[in-house]
Amino acid sequence: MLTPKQYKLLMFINKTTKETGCCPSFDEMKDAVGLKSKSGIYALIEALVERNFLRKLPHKARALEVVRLPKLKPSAVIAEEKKKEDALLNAMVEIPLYGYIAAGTPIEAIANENDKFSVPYEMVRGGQYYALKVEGDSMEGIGILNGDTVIIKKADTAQNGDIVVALVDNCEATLKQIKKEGPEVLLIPKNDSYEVRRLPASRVKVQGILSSLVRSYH
Amino acid sequence: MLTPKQYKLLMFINKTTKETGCCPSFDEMKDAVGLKSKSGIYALIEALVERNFLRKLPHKARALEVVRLPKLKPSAVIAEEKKKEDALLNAMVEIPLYGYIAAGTPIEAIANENDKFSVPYEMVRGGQYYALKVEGDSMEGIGILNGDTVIIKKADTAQNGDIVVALVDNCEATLKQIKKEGPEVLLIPKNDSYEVRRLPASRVKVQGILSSLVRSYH
DNA sequence: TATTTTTGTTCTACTTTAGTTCTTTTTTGG
DNA sequence: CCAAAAAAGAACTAAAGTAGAACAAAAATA
Repeated sequence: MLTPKQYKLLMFINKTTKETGCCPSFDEMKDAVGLKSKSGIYALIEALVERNFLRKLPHKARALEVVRLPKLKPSAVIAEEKKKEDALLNAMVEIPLYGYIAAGTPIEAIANENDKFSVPYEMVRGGQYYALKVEGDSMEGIGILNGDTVIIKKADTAQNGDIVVALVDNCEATLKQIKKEGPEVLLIPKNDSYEVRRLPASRVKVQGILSSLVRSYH
Repeated sequence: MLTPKQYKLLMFINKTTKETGCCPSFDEMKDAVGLKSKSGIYALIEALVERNFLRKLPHKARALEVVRLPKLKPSAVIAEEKKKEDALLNAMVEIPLYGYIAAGTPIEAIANENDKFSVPYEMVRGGQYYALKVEGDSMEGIGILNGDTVIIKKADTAQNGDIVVALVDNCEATLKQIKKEGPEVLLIPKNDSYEVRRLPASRVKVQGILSSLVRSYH
């Protein structure tokens, strides 16, 4: 029957003519099929014409017509589609993106947004996670920059030295390193321009522990 | 099938004959399609007749007949399919993880590994990408730490100020900010303990541009 | 019917887009 | 490792698109 490339091309031609009413050009086809040169498209089309899946007017632009479609998919195409589906089901996980973390609002107050952030499944295995955009430079010293997205594992306790989302007085959420000292808690920024805050433990609530970080350039 | 102009004209002819009961003149068509001369319309009509979408009585005014129209998918179906595609856009894709970038080996020498790294599709749309583990602290100043994974877009040229994977003398690959100064290239680390390297452009090959960064905190 | 107006046809010239052909390079499978 | 197939790339040729003008045939109308 057809080779995977032939199949892919035929389906593409069929799809675009049915959707737009006009036939794609060789250049458009080469992009769709993933080739870098039109000459490959030419060969594929010759093959499809020979096998009577296409009809063409030679030397005319965009003058192809689909005669028939194959009843069988090449197994390589089936495999590829299955792989994509698996990727869809397994690898992708969406976690809520709660907005910016800075001074001000506690996380849960803005938890009703439905922004989502997609992360690899491995990054959020075993636990509940959410994402936050970092605002400000108070953690610059350990490579957490303004605009980064941090992925936080929900937790209400943390170990000394963990980077946590800490809610102070039920109204202000920040990302800081935490350290317990007896009845008090230290919230330690990682930037010399900021002061360590020392608070009674009762005023600080841990809302999660930093699990990973994603940054986009440009 | 048809070229975009042919399609547009055919649809116009079909629409106006259905609405007004008579066929538009060449002048009306040229205005509708956006041409300044009737001769183009003539050519388009000849093509449509050849492809058996129109029938005409030669030398008669307004004597065209639409034989058939390209059969399109209902737009509802197209919308449905687009939705499915969007779902795939949210899927994860795997890109090759080429190992550590530091001093020593060029990237391509270790490209035969089959480690993979999963990232959201949005992060790697339009281009070829690969992932590298960062080794060393030479870029600490802009928040790129030892052990981070960087996602690199393949490219062989870069703009001043881009963070790039640079291959020096075909044997040593590093992640640095790049700056061109006439015949020379500066490779700028972001850590005061490291020196800027100034090299003739011929010794430096760009292998990719930093696109995003992922960090895991155990 | 004669005349005017509308409309279609033809031609030339030029630019852009698209298809074809061929050679070289890369990839693949035995 | 080699041969065959696939792909890339460049060069080339043809068609499509654009415009303008001139003209011929048909339609309108006086």
